[in-house]
Amino acid sequence: MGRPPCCDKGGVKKGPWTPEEDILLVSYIQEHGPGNWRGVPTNTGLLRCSKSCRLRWANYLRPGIKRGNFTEQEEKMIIHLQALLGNRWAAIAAYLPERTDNDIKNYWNTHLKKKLKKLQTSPEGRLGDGLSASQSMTRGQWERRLQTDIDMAKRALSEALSPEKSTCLSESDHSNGSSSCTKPAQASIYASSTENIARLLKGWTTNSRKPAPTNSAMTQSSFNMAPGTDAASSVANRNIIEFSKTFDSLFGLESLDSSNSDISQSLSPVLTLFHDKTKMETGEEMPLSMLEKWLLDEGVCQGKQFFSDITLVADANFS
DNA sequence: AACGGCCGCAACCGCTTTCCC
DNA sequence: CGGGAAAGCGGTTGCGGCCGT
Repeated sequence: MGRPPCCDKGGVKKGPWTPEEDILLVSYIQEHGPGNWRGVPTNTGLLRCSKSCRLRWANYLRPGIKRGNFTEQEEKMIIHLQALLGNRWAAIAAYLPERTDNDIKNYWNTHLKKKLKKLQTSPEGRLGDGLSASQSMTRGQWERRLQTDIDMAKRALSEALSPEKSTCLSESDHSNGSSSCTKPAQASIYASSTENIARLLKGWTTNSRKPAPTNSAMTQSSFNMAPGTDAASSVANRNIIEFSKTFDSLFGLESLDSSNSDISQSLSPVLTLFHDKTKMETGEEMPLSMLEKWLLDEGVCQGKQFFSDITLVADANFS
């Protein structure tokens, strides 16, 4: 069974994209916005299947994509998120808005896997992060620390999400679609990237009619533009930062933050979690709701399920 | 300089999920 | 509600560039 591949039709070009094809695709999306991929080949005259067009856009042409070397912080985030989520590259990419899932997947397969293996085998190895550090303690110690951290994280999250302190993060805002929360300017939706081939078209980012629907929707810097606009959001952001510190401590990310005075630089995965909460307000999916679920859900609030999950993945990764 | 092996990345393939009629 | 089509996603492949011999 199964339907035939969309690219089975004759006359469909495969292989690397040419700059001309890129321009055609970008021009079309500039005018119509991403989506309706089925119509892209016919409307542009591109001899590519719709899938190929979507991938080319998502992985290469989409504005806001950061290319080139991964930073140490990004590396650590990927390692932690991979331990948490497994090979759910799209979910991981949601926490690194400037990176594509394909990029992260490639980087994991080509660099991080080897790096981790190397660190495991070397005597002084073991990453200086929470998971490996926790491996050096007994399981009982690790369990107690985790339980404490989970409690702290839950408290901080509750505060961060409490409606009287933060209307921005309130779930109740989803329905009306018009949050009172200050959102980043539309123009900042696309992170700038001089290397992006989308620059083939000048002024593209400002003329763009529709925001990209995927994980480029918000950047860390654009998220950070919001605080200070009113007292409530300011309190909320403090709570978020406090929670993120607890969360980062939980997953051993403190080393990433302590050395950096710039808050925007110290955004942790959990802050991106709040990006995603904001995303929900705009009707977009919230990846990793599981994190909130285990923090908020009484059924798992003892942390047992999560503990079992994380120890499993930690065992898998470090044994 | 030529060759072969290795590496990294872009793109493809096929399965799953979501959407729409 | 069910089925078909589109979109999303993760695994895999193929090709080009780099490096060592």
